[in-house]
Amino acid sequence: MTGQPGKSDSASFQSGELLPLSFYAVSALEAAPRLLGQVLVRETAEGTIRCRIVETESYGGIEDKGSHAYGGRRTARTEIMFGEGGAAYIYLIYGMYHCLNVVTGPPDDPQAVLIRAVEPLTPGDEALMRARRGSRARRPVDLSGGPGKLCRALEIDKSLNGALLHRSDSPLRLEAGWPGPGRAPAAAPGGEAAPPPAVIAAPRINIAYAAEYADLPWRFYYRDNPYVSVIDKERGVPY
DNA sequence: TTCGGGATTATCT
DNA sequence: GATAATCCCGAAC
Repeated sequence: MTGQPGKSDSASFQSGELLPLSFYAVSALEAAPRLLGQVLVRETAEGTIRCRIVETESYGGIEDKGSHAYGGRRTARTEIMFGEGGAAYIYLIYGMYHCLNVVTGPPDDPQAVLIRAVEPLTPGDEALMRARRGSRARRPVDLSGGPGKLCRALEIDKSLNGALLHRSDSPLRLEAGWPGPGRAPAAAPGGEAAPPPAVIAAPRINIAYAAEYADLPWRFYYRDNPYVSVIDKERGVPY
């Protein structure tokens, strides 16, 4: 473990396999950059949608003034964050949009990672997402670049709150991705895998109320990825 | 292309 | 009663 959580000693997993429960047994600050590149799987009536996570935000525990669990606030809404890592925490924001989070850490230590942007893996996945976004989804960022938008595209609402992301029978789960950009495994058999895209760390979005926690670089995204919601050219730094 | 304001309701004070 | 981990559309430049 180094001073830069998640940068070192991150385990690699077999592409396409479910991420094991142990993947979630770390702090949100460690998990947030590690979640980049992993694959979110959503089962809908129309079919299975797979998409790669390309932007995340860490909400780390009771001392983080940006977190719903700040000060240990344990309510019906935040209850799932107080459970074991591996569950989905989903809430309604501004009366009309849902946000998806991945709970991390041990029980009674409320931490979560907000999923802010995803990209479809295949044209088939994109078509299923586009069907829910309609004509609004002109550019990639309009399809699923933003926490509310990706929940719309993936038909995610509070009925999925508490879904266990490590279980194969869950309608919402997480599989190991593959390193490198693109929409297919980068390495040919016996070939060398492409290096993963560069990661940028930048301040989180729309949490001015979080005071001294508002400017911490706890948002992570792939540089140059067209699905990322906000490119921070001023404060974004290589991770 | 950028900017400003309205939408809409669960949640907490 | 006020607020919110946001999005969308129309107006203006």
